[in-house]
Amino acid sequence: MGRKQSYTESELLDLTKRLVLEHGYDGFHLKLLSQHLPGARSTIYQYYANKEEIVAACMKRVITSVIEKASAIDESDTMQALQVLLGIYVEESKLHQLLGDAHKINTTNSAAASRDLDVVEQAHATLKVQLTRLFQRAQQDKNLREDIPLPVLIGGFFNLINTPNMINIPTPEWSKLLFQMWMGGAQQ
Amino acid sequence: MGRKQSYTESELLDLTKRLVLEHGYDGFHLKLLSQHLPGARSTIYQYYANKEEIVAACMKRVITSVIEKASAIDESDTMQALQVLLGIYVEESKLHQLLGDAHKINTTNSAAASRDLDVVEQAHATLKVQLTRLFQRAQQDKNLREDIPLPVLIGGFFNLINTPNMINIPTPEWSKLLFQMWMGGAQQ
DNA sequence: TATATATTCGACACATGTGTCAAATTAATA
DNA sequence: TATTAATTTGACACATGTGTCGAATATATA
Repeated sequence: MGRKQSYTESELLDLTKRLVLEHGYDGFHLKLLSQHLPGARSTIYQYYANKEEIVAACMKRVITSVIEKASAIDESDTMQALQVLLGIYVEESKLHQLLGDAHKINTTNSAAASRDLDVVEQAHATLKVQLTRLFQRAQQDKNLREDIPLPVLIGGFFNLINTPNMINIPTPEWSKLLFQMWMGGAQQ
Repeated sequence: MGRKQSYTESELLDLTKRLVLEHGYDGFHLKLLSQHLPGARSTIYQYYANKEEIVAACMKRVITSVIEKASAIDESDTMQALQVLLGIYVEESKLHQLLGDAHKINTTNSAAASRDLDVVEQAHATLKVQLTRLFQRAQQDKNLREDIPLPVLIGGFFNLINTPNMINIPTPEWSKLLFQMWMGGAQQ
């Protein structure tokens, strides 16, 4: 019994992601959120206590889905695994930008937000461990040039995800192109 | 005669740049700005009429300085010119992020902001022309691989500027490393 | 149809940011 | 030192966002 909810928590978090990416953490607020949802602003407080909790929950949700995909990768072929991993990152290319605002969230007034951000940090570390493991293997297998420091190669790899897809090809082929460029270089 | 100004327009714009990068365009406001300046918030209105004009003037100032450096490049050696250009972009690596907020500025209430943003757009186009010219030459000179579309190579080059300098080496050497990686690739 | 209850709604008190203006302050010069 | 003018200041009216709460609404079930 009782009344039907006019939107789900999932819809709320999806919308939050879009709006935080569009306006930045500081530019995001609950009135803005409510203007893109059916119903009154005060209804949002049925789902979360404040902006901090909403954004923290949103970040946790996004990074958790990436962790799930990344941990399912077959790592038996190192370079193949790196290419697949890049594909996952490119698919969620806004992840980095979104998480960049995590430090702005004031957690002093919300235990829930604090807990969610701990999960985010944990997940971030897990992804870093995987990336480091793959790169160390690639180096041991003599797959990487040695005249450029490993952190630079890793930074360059990771930064690929931000490359705007100007020629607008589907994500899988796009990530393959980026990987090729990163591996072989631009020079003929 | 009269009283001395307590800060210069330059100081105001430098601070604006820092704060817009830190908080995003939406998170930036005049009270925040005044809290990082000596004196009262209302003093700011002696310099500019509102937030829109301040940020537009700030963007114009930054991109103008980049244009000056970029137009002084000796383009006789194409690949050398590209490396120097990358150095300039890396030096002002926040430029891209800063200008990304340009479309958010509401120019309907300020002719001054509108004029400044026109200059920004013009400068942006000028930089793009130079980059395209250099890349077309590099391609004609058979300096670039042909199995990857030119826009992808350009996008990859331009995206290098966002690579975080984790090993914290001085900018000139850093940009050289990035250029090497972009040219030769990560693979041995 | 009547009842129980989950959900929504809108108004209220509060907090923060904006733009203006007359009065106060400061510094050069007569 | 007195005058003049550029600059600063703080208060005011207004605008926008926040979190809460009692009343109103909708829906499953008896």
